[in-house]
Amino acid sequence: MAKHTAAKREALREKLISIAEQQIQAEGLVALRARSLANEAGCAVGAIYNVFDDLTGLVLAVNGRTFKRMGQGVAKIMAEAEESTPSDQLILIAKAYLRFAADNPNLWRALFDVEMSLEGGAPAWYMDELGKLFSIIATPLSEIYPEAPASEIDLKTRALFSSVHGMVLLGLEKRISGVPAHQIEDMIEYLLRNVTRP
Amino acid sequence: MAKHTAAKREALREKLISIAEQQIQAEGLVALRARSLANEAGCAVGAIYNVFDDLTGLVLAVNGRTFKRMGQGVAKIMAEAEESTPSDQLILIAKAYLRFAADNPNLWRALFDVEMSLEGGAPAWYMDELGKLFSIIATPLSEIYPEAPASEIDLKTRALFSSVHGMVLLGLEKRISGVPAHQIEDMIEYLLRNVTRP
DNA sequence: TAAATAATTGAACGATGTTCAGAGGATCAA
DNA sequence: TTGATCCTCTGAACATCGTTCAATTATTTA
Repeated sequence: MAKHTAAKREALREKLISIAEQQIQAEGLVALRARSLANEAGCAVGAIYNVFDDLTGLVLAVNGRTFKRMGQGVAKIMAEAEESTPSDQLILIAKAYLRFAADNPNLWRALFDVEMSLEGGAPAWYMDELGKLFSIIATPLSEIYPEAPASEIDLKTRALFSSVHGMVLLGLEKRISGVPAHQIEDMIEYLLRNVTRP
Repeated sequence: MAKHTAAKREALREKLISIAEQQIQAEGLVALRARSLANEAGCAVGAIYNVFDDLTGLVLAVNGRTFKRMGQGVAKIMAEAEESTPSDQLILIAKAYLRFAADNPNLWRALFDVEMSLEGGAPAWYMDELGKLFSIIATPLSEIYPEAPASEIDLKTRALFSSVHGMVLLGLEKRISGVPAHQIEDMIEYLLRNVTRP
């Protein structure tokens, strides 16, 4: 059994990710504490740093799971909406994004709130996941603008994603301009319906 | 001179706000430190808490200045654009918002990043300033939709503001999907031109 | 089994925001 | 002016934070 340590290492890693995930979901990213993590995981604080570079690394691992779940949710919606018009598809994607954010507010916020101050910027798989999301949006957009070059589709994709993100972000933000979820849906519907209108 | 202490108090208050403003502008909200603040202001750390409840209170004061400057910038643009079409007005407002955010990235981010965890939510003047911004947007929107009830104008206003905010936010975010400023302008133009098209 | 390698521990370190008893200055009635 | 009263200022102290690291314990390898 030459892999005992590696297996234990992986087990601790997964355990820490799950605990951190629960904690972020329940109390938000700012409530994540190294000591309470170690406590719940049944290890010493130092053990965390044998598995992750720092707490940011742990949060990034949690975000990886979150991204995956979100991608699945959006992809599922798209699979069900193959027959819809491109415009309706865009609206369904956006509403799926809203639903995920509304159902997992703290985990969703952690996707964007994590400190990635290191010179490298976001890790590669971060950009990959974002790229997947973008390409899901780009597909119906290409149908709406069949003659547009790729660069233009890319610009419109970014515009629409960022817009929906903004509506979800501020719409869910209770302290600033929070509104009921159905109103956010109406806002999404209004915006996308009119932008993509022929 | 019965007002000596009150004047000194006010002077320290303004001094701290200015230093904090510089610090946030230069290094970002996260770089704000009580001890370095006291050092630069020539007072003890404790003196800060005689003038502000906590550092969040100080940041809110800085944000007050930022909000005012931003409002002036947007209002000025609107004054120059009285003859433009409502659609052009909306685009000009959005571009003014983008310009301010691009010129003052750290101060602009502080408007939204400040922790307002207290039960009360955002202070009243916060909502007031946001309301002013909203009403500037609502004016051309009411021209575009002359028959729409106020509630619908309000919803569209929120939708457009949030959308532009999202494009500016993610567009300026170097680490995630940062793009050149002129591309953000193109995104704004695309979105608003098409949404408001008759 | 012995040596080498790796993981685990938890006290210690250097920051952080915030507090508070004591010191000092301002204010005002007498 | 003087004394009493208030308020402010000071900076060491406190609680907490993420992170480190020498020492200990466990595992792997020869």
